[in-house]
Amino acid sequence: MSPALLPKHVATVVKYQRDPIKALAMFNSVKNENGFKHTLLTYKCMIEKLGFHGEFEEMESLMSEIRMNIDNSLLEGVYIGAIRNYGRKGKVQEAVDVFERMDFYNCEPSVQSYNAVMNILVEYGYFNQAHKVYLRMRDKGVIPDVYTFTIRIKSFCRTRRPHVALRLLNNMPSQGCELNAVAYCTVIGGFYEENFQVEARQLFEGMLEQCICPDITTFNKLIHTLCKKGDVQESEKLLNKVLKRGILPNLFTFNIFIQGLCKKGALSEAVRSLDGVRSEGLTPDVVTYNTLICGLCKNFKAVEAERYLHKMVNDGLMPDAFTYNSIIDGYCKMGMIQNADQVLNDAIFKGFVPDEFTYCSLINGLCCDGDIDRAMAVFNDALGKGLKPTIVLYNILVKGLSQQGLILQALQLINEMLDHGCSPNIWTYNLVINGLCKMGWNIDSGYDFLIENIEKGFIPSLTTFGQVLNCLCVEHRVLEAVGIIHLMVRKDIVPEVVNTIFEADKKEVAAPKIVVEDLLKKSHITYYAYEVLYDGIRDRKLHKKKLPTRCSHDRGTSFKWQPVRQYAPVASEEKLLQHMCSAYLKSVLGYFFCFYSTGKIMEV
DNA sequence: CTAGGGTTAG
Repeated sequence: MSPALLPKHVATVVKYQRDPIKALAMFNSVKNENGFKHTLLTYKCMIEKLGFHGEFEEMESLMSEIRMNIDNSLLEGVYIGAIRNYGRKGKVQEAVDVFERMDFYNCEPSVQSYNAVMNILVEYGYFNQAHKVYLRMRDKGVIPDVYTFTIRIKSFCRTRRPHVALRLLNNMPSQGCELNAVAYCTVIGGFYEENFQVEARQLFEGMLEQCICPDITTFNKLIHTLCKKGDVQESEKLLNKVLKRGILPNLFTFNIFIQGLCKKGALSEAVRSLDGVRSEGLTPDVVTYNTLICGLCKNFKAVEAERYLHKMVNDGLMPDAFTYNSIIDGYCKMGMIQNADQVLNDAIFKGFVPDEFTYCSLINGLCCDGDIDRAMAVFNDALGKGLKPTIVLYNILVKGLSQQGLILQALQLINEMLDHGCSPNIWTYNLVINGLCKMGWNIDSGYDFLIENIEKGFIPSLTTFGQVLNCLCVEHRVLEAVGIIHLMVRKDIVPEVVNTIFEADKKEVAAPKIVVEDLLKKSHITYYAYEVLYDGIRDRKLHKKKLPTRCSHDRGTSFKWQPVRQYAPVASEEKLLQHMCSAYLKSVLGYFFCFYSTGKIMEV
């Protein structure tokens, strides 16, 4: 007599089988075993597995099956799992559909289901819809719990309203909901995000005074918001406070700190914390190395990054796509294409398959190098190897072509991308316009536009600054370009770190440099423009010289894009040009709603 | 099971 096959055995096998389709085959085959019947547990494991791996068709058909075999009122957990997995893959509509159908299938959603769907809506920025779900939940008499509150708090923080989030937090006790560290830290993070340091610190203190202390996971999330901005100092202050309460940092904590140190350019410190990890009894992992390597590369230290690549291999860690792509990108951004090639070839030899990121970096590097022919060749080669081109990759090429003055080829490529089902976006248009500026067709109106708006108190986006600066640098109009940098400093359009310099004279010298470096880091300006500007801001003759103004003519026409063409465009091109013109005007309107690295919201 | 943890691209 063979031992009976139990549901828990089937569930275990489903869980540990890596391949979801193989798991499903096994799941189906045991239906024929004598006396075996699937239970809620086995169905749930199988549905979860399929959903986790994005096998949604199979998941849906199994959900139909479970409805026929299991009491429908018991299926909420299954639906929540499906909602979450749809959410993980960005399929928001599908997640909502599952939720909407629940009570049709005799499964009354509880607060957990409402929370699950609200959370996905908030995560993907559908704040109004999330609020509607909340109102419906109240309407149905479902009582919100601490998760509901935290999700709503998050929604307020994401919409840059931390003070509203705080009010909601303070209302929780009166609604019978106890505060916890996650709710607190969500609000605190919201304050930091918007640079309300004082409020954030106060609330953190207040939380500890209530004897509510975050666990390491919650704490890590909080300092991550700080470190992403490069504010390691504040993170350290917070860390010291929780250390006293017996919280121990883990590898995540260190990795977050390394990211922050790189972000603020403290590279030697970042490198040193690698040893710090070990002295805490922890072992650096691939992410630790990748974070460091990526940080070095972003700071134009790809050679050193490559040394760490070898070090991680010596440590017995396997470099992954992330590692290689970071270094390749780093070399390309420095114009060291040969080194990038070398790293790529070594990687391929070790079995690495170049992906979209790799090609983006490489093609971008070649374009910046002026080697548009090889860039196109690599692109076509990648297409031949089955790479699915994306809007990003197209934009890189459009940029490359435009910058070479090959506007017609750029337009041709935009036509091709339309054929490939890729729609041009605002970047695409700006890139072509940028190319036109470079050819001297429209730089003056771009410049006027920028200066005029600043004088009126509107602050254009950093992208716009970058475009105009690039154009001016290419034309060697250094005086105007440097003038813009000084204007940015005067108008406080500067990265946060500038405000940590208290001595005025120090600030005056350092701020322009920081602005230029920040523009480069965020890729708003080219490396060439960076060099021109860097020299320019050190030139005493240019320093403080009054900015030339030339905004006397009618603004109504000053930034209209009117390309001069040597010959009549073919019909399809003309249509495209019209389309692009209207899009550009839309983008001009868009400037009024931009927000900036300084965290200010522009008011119209 | 539902809020909260780390690394790349225009």
